[in-house]
Amino acid sequence: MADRVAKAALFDGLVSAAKALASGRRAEIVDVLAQGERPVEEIATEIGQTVANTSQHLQHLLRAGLVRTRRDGNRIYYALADDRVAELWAMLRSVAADHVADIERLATDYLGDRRQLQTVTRAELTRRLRHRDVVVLDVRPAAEYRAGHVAGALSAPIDELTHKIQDLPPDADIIAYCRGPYCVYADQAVRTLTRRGRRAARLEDGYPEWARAGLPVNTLPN
Amino acid sequence: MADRVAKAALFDGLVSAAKALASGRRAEIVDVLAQGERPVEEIATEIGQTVANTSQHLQHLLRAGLVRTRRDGNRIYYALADDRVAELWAMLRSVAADHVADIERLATDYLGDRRQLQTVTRAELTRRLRHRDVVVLDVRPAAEYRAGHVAGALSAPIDELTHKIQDLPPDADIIAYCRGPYCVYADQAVRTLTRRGRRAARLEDGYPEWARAGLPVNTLPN
DNA sequence: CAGCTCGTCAAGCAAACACTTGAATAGTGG
DNA sequence: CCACTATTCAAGTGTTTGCTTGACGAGCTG
Repeated sequence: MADRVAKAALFDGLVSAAKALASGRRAEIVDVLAQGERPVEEIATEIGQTVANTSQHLQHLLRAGLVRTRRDGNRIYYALADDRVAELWAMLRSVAADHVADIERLATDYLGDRRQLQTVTRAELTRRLRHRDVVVLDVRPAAEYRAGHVAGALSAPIDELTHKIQDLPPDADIIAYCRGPYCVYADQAVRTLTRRGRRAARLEDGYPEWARAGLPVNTLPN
Repeated sequence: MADRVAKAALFDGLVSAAKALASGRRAEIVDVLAQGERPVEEIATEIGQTVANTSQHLQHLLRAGLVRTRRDGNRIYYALADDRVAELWAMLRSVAADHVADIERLATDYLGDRRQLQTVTRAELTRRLRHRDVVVLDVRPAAEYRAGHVAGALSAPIDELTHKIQDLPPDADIIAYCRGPYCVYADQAVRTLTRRGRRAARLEDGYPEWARAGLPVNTLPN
């Protein structure tokens, strides 16, 4: 049983990714970084924490190898170490959705009642993009759109959405998407659009899933 | 920013599977349960903890929905809730192997130097089973063999292995497997067998991965 | 039903964790 | 080189976690 110690150490090591993701705040960070790299301060405001605290969470993710850093001037950009981290996060979410009874309640508390909102799968969106009979809106912040978006989507950050509505062809079907299945922006966009008499639906997951599925994407410089 | 609270709660919920797996001990439990259901006391001895402590870990996994229970007489059998839990555990391991620098060292500390040991992939083993030019040994405890094993494998629990060696055709290639990529038994078996002049290799992962890949398996009653 | 086995529960303790605050450091720009 | 910005570090605090011990409860067996 001298092995016990070594076995325990090995298994403690094998779960270090789980330890790193075993905090809602760090999961929020991963969810944001799945959209593209970000400097610390922006991540901090995104997750509603102090910069110092966010920095510590980032260090934790870094030690677990889930993120990497790049320095530019005096800001430090954090990014996911690779796609498998985003995949792990997606898997975690879906296991929780299947097995944890009150995820649904928590989701409704945060997102509101989603049952009225039309959703569209990736396959469906692909098909409709091919037929060009749909307008796709990326309602994430502009920086995330620039870092990568569904090929053919227009940028309409959620807080500029109302100004952009009039530019859209009045009879078009609109599909909005954002960061992932639990991101509020697309829900808000669909509600706003339907309130204004548009036909709108949301993509059932977000940009990272689209990109990871190998579907067509575009990026812009800067 | 009233949303902050609801968002935090949602994300805390979404990571509950990660929280449940964020303990080496609970990961050991999941690794054992991936072989089939087990009563509490056996799990406790398997992971080298007291029954009370093990019971608490199991409750934790239960609350996260990762395991389910079944009562038989006065023992309670725990099992993984479904295959996706085993998949999540496999993904966690492989992310750690990729990103955590000292997994390799920890593995060597526990398993010894593996570099001498021949390994075989699932595809390779499938091929060789088809050609019937190989003997496959399941070196896990007999109960796990009964709960499910690679079709065509013989049961040779590691501590009975030495007695069983003589029954094996002297010139056969032998392939041993056990619980997964970080399980000691197959390594030990290969070392023992080669020390006795047999040609032996280990399957690079274990039974659960074989079964999840949809490859042929057998079970025995009891 | 007495005594046994198996599992859970409750209380207690030390270690780890999440967050705060305030100070330190690296790099930029006048 | 001084002031400024972005990030990290260090110390402090309250909370959570992992483990232990001992008591309790459920269900079998004689």
